[in-house]
Amino acid sequence: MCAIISSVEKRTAASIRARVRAEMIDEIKEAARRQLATEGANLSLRAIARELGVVSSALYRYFANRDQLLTALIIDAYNAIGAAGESADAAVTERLDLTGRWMAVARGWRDWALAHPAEYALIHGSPVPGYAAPADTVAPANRRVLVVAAILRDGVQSGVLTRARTAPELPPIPAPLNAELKAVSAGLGADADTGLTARAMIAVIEVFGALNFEMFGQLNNTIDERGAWFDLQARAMASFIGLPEG
Amino acid sequence: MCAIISSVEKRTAASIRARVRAEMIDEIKEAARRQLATEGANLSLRAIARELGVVSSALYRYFANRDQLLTALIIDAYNAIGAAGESADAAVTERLDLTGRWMAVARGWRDWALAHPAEYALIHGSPVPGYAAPADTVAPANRRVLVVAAILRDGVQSGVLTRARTAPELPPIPAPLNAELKAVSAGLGADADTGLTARAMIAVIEVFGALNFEMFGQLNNTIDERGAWFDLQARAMASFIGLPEG
DNA sequence: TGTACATCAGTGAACGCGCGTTCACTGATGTAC
DNA sequence: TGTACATCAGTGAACGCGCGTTCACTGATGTAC
Repeated sequence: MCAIISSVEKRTAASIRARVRAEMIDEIKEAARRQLATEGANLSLRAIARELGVVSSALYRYFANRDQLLTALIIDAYNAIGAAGESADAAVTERLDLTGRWMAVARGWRDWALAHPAEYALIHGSPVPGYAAPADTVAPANRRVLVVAAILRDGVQSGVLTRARTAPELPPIPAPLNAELKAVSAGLGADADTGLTARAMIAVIEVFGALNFEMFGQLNNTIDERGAWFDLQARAMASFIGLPEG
Repeated sequence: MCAIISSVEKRTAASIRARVRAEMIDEIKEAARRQLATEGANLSLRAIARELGVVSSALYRYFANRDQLLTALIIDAYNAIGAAGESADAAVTERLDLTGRWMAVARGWRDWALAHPAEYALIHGSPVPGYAAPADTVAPANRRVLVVAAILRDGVQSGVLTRARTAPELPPIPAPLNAELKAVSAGLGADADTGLTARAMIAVIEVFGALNFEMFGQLNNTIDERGAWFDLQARAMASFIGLPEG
């Protein structure tokens, strides 16, 4: 905190070293991501080292072990798909066009998934055996959902999304579940009643279910019009949530 | 067809051999399933053989290679979850209680998934790298969806599920997608218009999305009331489809 | 019923390969005075 | 500016282990006559 930098030379030397180090970390992760695509989540450190033209033990300068590299990839993937949703949302100029924003987010997620299938599988597919996700993955994972919470909040606070408008009634919600939904809404800052929260969560789950079906091959020989099918689903979910049309 | 059996002795001898063989195949698959749970889809034939107290090359009497064993497990899993849905449906005596049947099917799937998490992951998780599912998996995979198609058919043909009743309007469906949905409905014998077909598919996708979230750990630290949450989702989807209340 | 032959399950050795991780080390680069 | 020391990246050998698949084989069981 104090004595951050004592001279320009020191700062330059130190930061060069840091930059080179960061670049090496990126190269390792990129090689690992390339491997994910062909080999799945069973990363081989030796193969990564080989690809980088380096001896396998050299990687231990950058990651304590295989699991730590895997964790880094998972965090990156959550952040990347989260950022894809966020920037798609941000590109919608009419901020009160809630359906438009929701559609943008959903398509942003899908575009990212199509562009990065292996990383998508890493975070939405089967858990890696013997790997327990550490706590650092929680915040990045939440980014996917925070964008949706922001849409709800903007809708509620502007009055565009009124209780009356949120037409489709849900079945009665038992008290303990209701309390949990309330906590979710509060935690995300959605400012939504539990019915709206539940409907939005269902919509998000449907959209990721749709992506799983598409990415994991369950649509093969059934639906080829994948973009149209995805749009139809996302749009149906917008009205299921109760978002007003744009 | 002709000369099936020429004497009682022959039949007994041959069928004993066949039965012993079938039992061995079952034991191999069971050991493999146990391994799935701890190691994921990266089956080790040597470990399976070890567990059975047999030399690893002995397994090649029963499966041509590792992929063929994996295929057998996948087919079994599809059949098992399909059967779980079918028998849950069959247990509902009031056949025109469409919502009751839908809920039974959804819960039947979930119960099976909770009891067989590794097999669930095998069919709904990330594709196994380097493994291409052969055509024999298609029919078993369809069993999951055929039950739902039967519910729709029973509803439409009995008049319980009328077009007017299927309230929630979907966004307009582009023609090419509409044609594909028609083909899906026809292929499954659902006897449903494309709107109903699309809503039912969306509901199924939501339910499997919900199962993926639950099975793959995305509900951790968020929702503990998992049974209630699943029921709420499935019930919401029943009314999304337009099924009349029981 | 008895004999000759065919089928089949399982063995054990081998081929050729992979892996994560540790450890003592070299040599370059950066830091402090 | 120059020297002594510390930091750090990367090496190369080793440990101890794993794997799928092939192949020639033994021996038991079943079949045909």
